[in-house]
Amino acid sequence: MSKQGQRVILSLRQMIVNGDLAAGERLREESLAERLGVSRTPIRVALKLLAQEGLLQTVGARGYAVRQISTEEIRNAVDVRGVLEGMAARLLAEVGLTESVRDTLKQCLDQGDQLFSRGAIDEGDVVTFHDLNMTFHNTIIDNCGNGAVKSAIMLNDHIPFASVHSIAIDSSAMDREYLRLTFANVQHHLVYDALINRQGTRAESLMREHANAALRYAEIFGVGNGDRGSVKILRSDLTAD
Amino acid sequence: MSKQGQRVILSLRQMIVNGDLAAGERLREESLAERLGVSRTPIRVALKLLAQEGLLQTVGARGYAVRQISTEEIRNAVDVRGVLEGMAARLLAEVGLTESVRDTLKQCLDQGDQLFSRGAIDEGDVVTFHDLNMTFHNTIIDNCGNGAVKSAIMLNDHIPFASVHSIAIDSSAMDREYLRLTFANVQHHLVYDALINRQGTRAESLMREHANAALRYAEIFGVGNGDRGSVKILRSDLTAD
DNA sequence: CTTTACATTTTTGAATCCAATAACCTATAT
DNA sequence: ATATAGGTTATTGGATTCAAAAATGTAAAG
Repeated sequence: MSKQGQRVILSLRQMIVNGDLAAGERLREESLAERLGVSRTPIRVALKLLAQEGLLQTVGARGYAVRQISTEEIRNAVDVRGVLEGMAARLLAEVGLTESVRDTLKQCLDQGDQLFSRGAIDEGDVVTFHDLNMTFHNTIIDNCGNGAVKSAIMLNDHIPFASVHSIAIDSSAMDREYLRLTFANVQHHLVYDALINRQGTRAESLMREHANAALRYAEIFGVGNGDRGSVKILRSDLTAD
Repeated sequence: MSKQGQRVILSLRQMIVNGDLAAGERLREESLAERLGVSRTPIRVALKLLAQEGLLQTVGARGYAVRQISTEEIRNAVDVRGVLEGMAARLLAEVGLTESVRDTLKQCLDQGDQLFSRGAIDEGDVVTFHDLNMTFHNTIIDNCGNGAVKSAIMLNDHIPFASVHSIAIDSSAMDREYLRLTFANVQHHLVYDALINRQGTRAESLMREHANAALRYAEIFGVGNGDRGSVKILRSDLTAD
């Protein structure tokens, strides 16, 4: 896969993710080729790969549109991620933490604690916690010793909003966001405790539940109901290499 | 995707699965195009898709070889499948069985019982049980109400031998095969019992353990150590549409 | 008004050619 | 013997063209 080929895939992914290509929108090789300033050939390759990746759906006998994903599909994918991340935590508890893994996780916890230590948060804090959250999750997944789990999580993460990479920030409900995120931070503590104590089943259950922190907890804590202007979706997935 | 395009992908998959294209073998567009009697274009598409599917690995800066898969990778994938199939069983127990799902599962059980009722089995019986096993598993997965689970299982199944679709038959150890398969059939009964009694956690645990029936149980029961001529690998996956 | 048939347009798929790049080989210098 | 440089070959990637197939539009019939 050449540089240009990869750039085309990345660009199309980005356009899908940031809404330049809207859900349900019909994609035509020729217009995309014009838009990206290349011939149809790399577009055709990219469309097939993105379709296989799950970002596109076929239209009629041939051709693609940006895949429309229902709320139910997102929830289903979040559940699958919970189960897989739970498995990763269990495996890590079983094999035990190296010094360096332990340090990384501990650092996430400490920085999370510090973030919440003043009793309130702003948008920047949400983003910071989001990064810590990603590091915490990825450290567990990357060190659990089972590459098939990581693959399965990555493939499942192609459902937008199901992954740990997405956050929504509702600036009109920061007090409730504070509550939600401090709870999630405590969950991290509990997972860590289970890990260092080699409690695989406990780690699995905790981590499985923790997958609900983004969507379900947002609902439960009444986050994300602010007007359009106060809700920001940040996406850092799918556009990475 | 045209008929020819799909045929090319299927053919290449088949050749990978049945060993015509050996693990580690370098694949060249031109020679494959000649071999399949098409131009390079559909081969190029197919290679990229099969690579994304996990069947091929990249070689150097470009080009592909048939992916070499270690025993550990297979084991890891079996574990992931166990966790995902366990999840499917739990979900099905939670939503409950329709009449028709119940009938299908019961039928598998009855036919399994009948198969083992004479106290010994032959190769044909192994194949028959294999089909029943597949139907049992697929019925649970297809009716668990979470499409993301099914997707994750299908994607994980691209690791050869990790899926429920593969069986090995060691004709030199049919008494031990009998033992292994009757045990697996009892496991089916227990899963069914958990399902109809809405016992989600039980169903999940049973189904998770059951994923080990093919590989680990074969080891434990000393199956598959016969000489080359007495071990047949049957594959019904990856060549289906 | 609906359905069917036919013609036209649009879009994708395949083939072919050319370009780019990586891999390999050989010769030379250290 | 090893490393480097240069040349050649092999292979993939992109562009273009032509073909095939699907989608769309229009007219006619019921």
